[in-house]
Amino acid sequence: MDKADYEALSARLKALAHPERLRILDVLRREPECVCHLEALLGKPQPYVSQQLRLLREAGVICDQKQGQNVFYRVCDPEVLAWLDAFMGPVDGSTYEHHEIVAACVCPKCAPLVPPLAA
Amino acid sequence: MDKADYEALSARLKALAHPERLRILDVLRREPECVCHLEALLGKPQPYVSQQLRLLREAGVICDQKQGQNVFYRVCDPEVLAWLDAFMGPVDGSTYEHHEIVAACVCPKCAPLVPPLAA
DNA sequence: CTGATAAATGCAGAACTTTGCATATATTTA
DNA sequence: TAAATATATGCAAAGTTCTGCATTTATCAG
Repeated sequence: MDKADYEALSARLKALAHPERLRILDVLRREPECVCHLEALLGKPQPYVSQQLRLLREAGVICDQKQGQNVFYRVCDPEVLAWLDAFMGPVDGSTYEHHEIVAACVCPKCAPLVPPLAA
Repeated sequence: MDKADYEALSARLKALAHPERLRILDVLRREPECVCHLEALLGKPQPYVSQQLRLLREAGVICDQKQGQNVFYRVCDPEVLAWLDAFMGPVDGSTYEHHEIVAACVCPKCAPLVPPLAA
């Protein structure tokens, strides 16, 4: 490791070292989510959420993919995925708050979860 | 993980997310060192080094142990030790710069390395 | 084309970190 | 006790990050 390596590493760690960003990553490491879900999850205004996402995107930690009206984000750095497991434990396939969060959402991902209107 | 967990995690990551502190930890994860060695290693003034050490100490990442005139620091959080391996790879027992650094040092650790004066 | 919705961007003030420097403390040696 | 050495602390200026808010862009549905 030379000076540049320590700097690159510290830059990536700085991107992670923030409570709301860790919370975002804890969701994104399970499955991709659109901004509207993260907004609901954090209970913060949309520009705030987009800003944290931008920072993570510019640090190369997450990637975005547009899908219709929505933008889906995922953790795209496999090394960071491994770090997140080390920080927070491996993902448990069990009780995931996702379904609560998105009950009211109509983005392509949620639509199938919402029961048909008057069935 | 609740809000407080994300905050505690981010506080510890903030302590690590700094190039000189990572460099210090990369040395300390191998073996304990006194401040004078770290000063020689970084080539930074002593108060600067002590300040980074204080920050790491207050974050609970390293511990100090006084030994005569010197203070030896080591990584005392086993979880952080594992993180450091994940960030920088496991320690290789091979060429370690320790011996170069301390050639001119007379602290208890180094004294045995220095050849007797006019043998 | 218009209006609605999803997301991104820009900016400014507050808060926090970083770093350099002067000084303090504590231990040892003479 | 005095001088020397190792380390810690306090403080202030410069730099960076954080957050809230106003605005912009892009896409989709009518």
